[in-house]
Amino acid sequence: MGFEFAPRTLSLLSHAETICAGRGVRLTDLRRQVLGLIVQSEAPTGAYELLDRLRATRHNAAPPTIYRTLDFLLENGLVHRLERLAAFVPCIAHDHPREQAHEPGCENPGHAAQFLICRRCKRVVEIADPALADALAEAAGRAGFTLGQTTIEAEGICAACDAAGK
Amino acid sequence: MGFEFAPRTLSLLSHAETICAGRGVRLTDLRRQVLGLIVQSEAPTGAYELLDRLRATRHNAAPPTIYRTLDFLLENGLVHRLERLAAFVPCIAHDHPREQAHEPGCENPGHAAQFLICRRCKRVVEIADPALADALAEAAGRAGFTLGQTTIEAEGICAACDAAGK
DNA sequence: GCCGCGTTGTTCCAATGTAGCATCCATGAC
DNA sequence: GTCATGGATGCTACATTGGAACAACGCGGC
Repeated sequence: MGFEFAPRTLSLLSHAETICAGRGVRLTDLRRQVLGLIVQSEAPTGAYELLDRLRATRHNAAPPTIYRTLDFLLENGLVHRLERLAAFVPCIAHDHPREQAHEPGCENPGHAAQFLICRRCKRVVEIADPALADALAEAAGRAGFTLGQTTIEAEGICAACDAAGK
Repeated sequence: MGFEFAPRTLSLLSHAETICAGRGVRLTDLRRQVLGLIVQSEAPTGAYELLDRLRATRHNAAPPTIYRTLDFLLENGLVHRLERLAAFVPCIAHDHPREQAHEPGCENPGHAAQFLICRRCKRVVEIADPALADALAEAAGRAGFTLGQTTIEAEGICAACDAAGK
């Protein structure tokens, strides 16, 4: 390896290392580097922007390079994809290292998360509100629906921008 | 006009006519026809599939034709876009013709809705659960976030498929 | 060594969405 | 009726996002 990362990035990367080791999958240089790029970003980042940044050090990266790597990171719950933006953010739920119970046959390895996307500064807040997840589960249940993966995203104005910008 | 539509389609279309009249916008032949195509579909429909179907009667339709029309239908709350599928479904909330309170400056003319997407039959159930919307509003409020448009979509297995397919 | 399989490289292509400008047409003023 | 206006549509080209298929590499165990 040998890439220059900030402390917070290194912390999340070492956590990712632990996750991957526990799952028996390999966090290769490429995957670590892409995860680093995502963690370093202030705002959600598109696949092709990640590809451009990746090419600074990996000259021959192509679209499949970045998409396969993103698939890996998504499958292992290390990043999230924001559907409204077609962009990616790191999963920060590991900051609270309470592990997920992992029943077999569950095709959703990541935790359920919700996102607040500021339309002004473009930053994203990841929340993990059990009441919200429960409300969706209950509504689905009333409709006789067996729940798989869920997408909860809201666009709006974050507290900082609300205070700053009039 | 003069297109052949089923009764349910005609009902939603006439309702759309009312909505547009109330808002002072024009439900043209093109817009009515595209809305009809969406309402007739059993499952969410992509923009390019709608374009193909539209070309059966409107030979010179091009991508901007369908996207501009979809923008109109979205802005006026007549259809929804499913982010996970990049596909469109009719808005059926008008079946309960309780009108939305419409404060000025609100950039979200449509109602907040939630969607359950069956991965087996590809059909979609639109729900409008106030408890769910409230839970999201409350979680956003706790984060100091001013809420705009929201996206709540879940993938899973619908009741019919769960009963039928073992 | 060398085999096997996961990972990566490489090319091409599919699907989705938009910019910009020309043209048409319904509507209202006169 | 005529004309001006602004919204709606036609049309070309392009941008963005994502994936299929196959070759080549490389680390593991044997």
